[in-house]
Amino acid sequence: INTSPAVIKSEPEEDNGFYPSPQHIKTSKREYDDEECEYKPKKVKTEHDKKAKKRKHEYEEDEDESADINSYSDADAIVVSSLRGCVLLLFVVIRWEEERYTDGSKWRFLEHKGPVFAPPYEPLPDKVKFYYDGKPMKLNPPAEEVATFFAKMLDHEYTTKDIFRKNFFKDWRKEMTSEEKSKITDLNKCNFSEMSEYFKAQSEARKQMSKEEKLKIKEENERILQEYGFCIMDNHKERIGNFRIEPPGLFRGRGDHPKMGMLKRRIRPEDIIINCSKDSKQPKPPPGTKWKEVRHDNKVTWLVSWTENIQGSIKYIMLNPSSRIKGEKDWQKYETARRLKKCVDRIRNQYREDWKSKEMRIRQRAVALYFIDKLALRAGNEKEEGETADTVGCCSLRVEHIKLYPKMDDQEYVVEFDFLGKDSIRYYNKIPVEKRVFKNLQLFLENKQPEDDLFDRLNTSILNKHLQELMDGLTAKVFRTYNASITLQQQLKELSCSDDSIPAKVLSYNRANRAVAILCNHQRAPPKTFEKSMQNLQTKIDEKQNQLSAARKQLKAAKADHKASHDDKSKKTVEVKRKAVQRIEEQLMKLQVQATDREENKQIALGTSKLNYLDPRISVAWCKKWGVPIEKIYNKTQREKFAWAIDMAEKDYEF
DNA sequence: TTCTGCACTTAGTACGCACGGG
DNA sequence: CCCGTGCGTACTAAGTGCAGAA
Repeated sequence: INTSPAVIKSEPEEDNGFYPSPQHIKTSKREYDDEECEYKPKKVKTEHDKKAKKRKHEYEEDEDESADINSYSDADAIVVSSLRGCVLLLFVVIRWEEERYTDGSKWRFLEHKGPVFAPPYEPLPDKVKFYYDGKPMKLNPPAEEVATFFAKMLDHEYTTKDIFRKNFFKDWRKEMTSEEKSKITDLNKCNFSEMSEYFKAQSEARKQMSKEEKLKIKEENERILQEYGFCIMDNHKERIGNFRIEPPGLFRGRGDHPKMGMLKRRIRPEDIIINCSKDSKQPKPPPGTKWKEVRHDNKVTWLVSWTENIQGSIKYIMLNPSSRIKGEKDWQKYETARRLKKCVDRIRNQYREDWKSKEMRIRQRAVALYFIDKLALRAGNEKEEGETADTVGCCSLRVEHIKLYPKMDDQEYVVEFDFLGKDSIRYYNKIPVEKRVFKNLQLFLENKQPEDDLFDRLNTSILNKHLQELMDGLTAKVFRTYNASITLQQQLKELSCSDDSIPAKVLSYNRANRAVAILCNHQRAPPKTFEKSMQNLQTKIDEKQNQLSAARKQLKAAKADHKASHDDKSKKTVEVKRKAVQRIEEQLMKLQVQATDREENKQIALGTSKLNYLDPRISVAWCKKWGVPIEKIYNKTQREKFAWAIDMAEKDYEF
């Protein structure tokens, strides 16, 4: 039901003026600068184009002569063990893929060993008892297993929550025999504490294991990794992301989830769909079992899938981020964001114009897009009520999520946002908006209840359809990628200083990274030990400071001594003391930098933006430009994921 | 057109282990 | 060498977006 009128009858605004926000003035200026610095990527492109052309040519010849699909594979049968070393090949392959797989297929050959299943349930020893209403009771294994899931979570807050308990109890009862069912009717009369103690003792014992035992387990894990953790996809041996099937347990949703506590059932081979190529060696199901299905669908990238019982959604086993297929997609994502950079001014002018439209749907679309652009909000798909926690994104914002303040302190037209976003993370922000946006928001709010949609004539599908018309491949999430990456680049430019030491440069990088994380609202729970470790660090700093003043005193004394005696020995002492002071100063500075960095990071998670939003070529170029080793910015896993960028980007790369 | 299913990206958290300082 | 702790990694939930069915 649309609460808003479709057409806006009278223009309530007196001004037709154009008020670009400071942010946008800055952006357009920056864009202009950026356009001029494009020569390097172009050069890179030409290089690739040449090879690609050559490759294409060769391929066409193959096709013409024999149409033998194997001829390509033979010519390029190079198993890439290190992606990094073979980037030129990678490019060729990528260019080739683009031209080759116009039909949307993702691979030609795929072979793997299937998933690793969760270990079977081991019943509790008889001495570990469950009590109902004070009396010991032996449960049959299925009911006992589900009981252990609850027992293992006893220390967690959510086992006290009503919904969790209700959902758990309902699902638990399904596993009971009719006898157990009739006896166990009240969760409050259940005593799991002996079971809980048993598991605590078990995990304690695991910690206390000898070195040899631990090594043995490690080796076994490594063996499983080697056997099941890799697959062959089109001549590459690739690492699989998640080759273990999720074990059964109690569902833990995030936030206020209506399904928390439900039983996540055990996945059996009969639930599993295998995807691989026809000509590959198919994975074998465990003895005495069958797969649900084996299919050969090369239009998708997953190797294994099953349907999960909580939401009824499909889960997949896919490749690691270091794989060709993921890296290529990632690269593509940033290229789309870079194309947005080229036309973002036009799009911004467009939505500003649309704020004045006669049609309500267009105004709503334009204001929503403004939020997505300016505040990096997510699109906000509709969700099924009662199936998930009540969270929203831009298009699904409700009246209750914003407050309008015509005046606040010394600012005008302030909008206050307060809502739960993805993962039930709170988004809270107060921002001044342009008058026209403000007036539009007032209009959208007219005659609505708090629980009504703010944008009642808009959804993500309408918005994305519009975006698609503005630029090929443009969707709402591209704005997040674009704004994140451009912010990093601009912040790095602003913060970096050639005189800085490497740690200071890394701090600048982290600060730039942090600006993005704040923009994208990437939060984390403050580490449990945060206060304490902060105190420890402060103590260290204090100690260092004392050390420094002591060292300075000694230096002064040595200088005085030297002035008096003018001998070689005293001169040496002065030098030694000077060096000592210098060393301590450096150490102190390092500590202080560390403290600042950590304090500023208390509730901000940098990882998500680094991994998903920041064009890695910006970081690589920055490292090259300022002589910072890439290892200071990316750990090993990240370097593997971004191998394509590490080899591609030169120091003057511009996003 | 709207709805639903599917595939894939993005997200925070728990946990274990390597590493650095005392 | 031991201990605490902070980082890396595994895990899996929760988003986005598109295509095809209804």
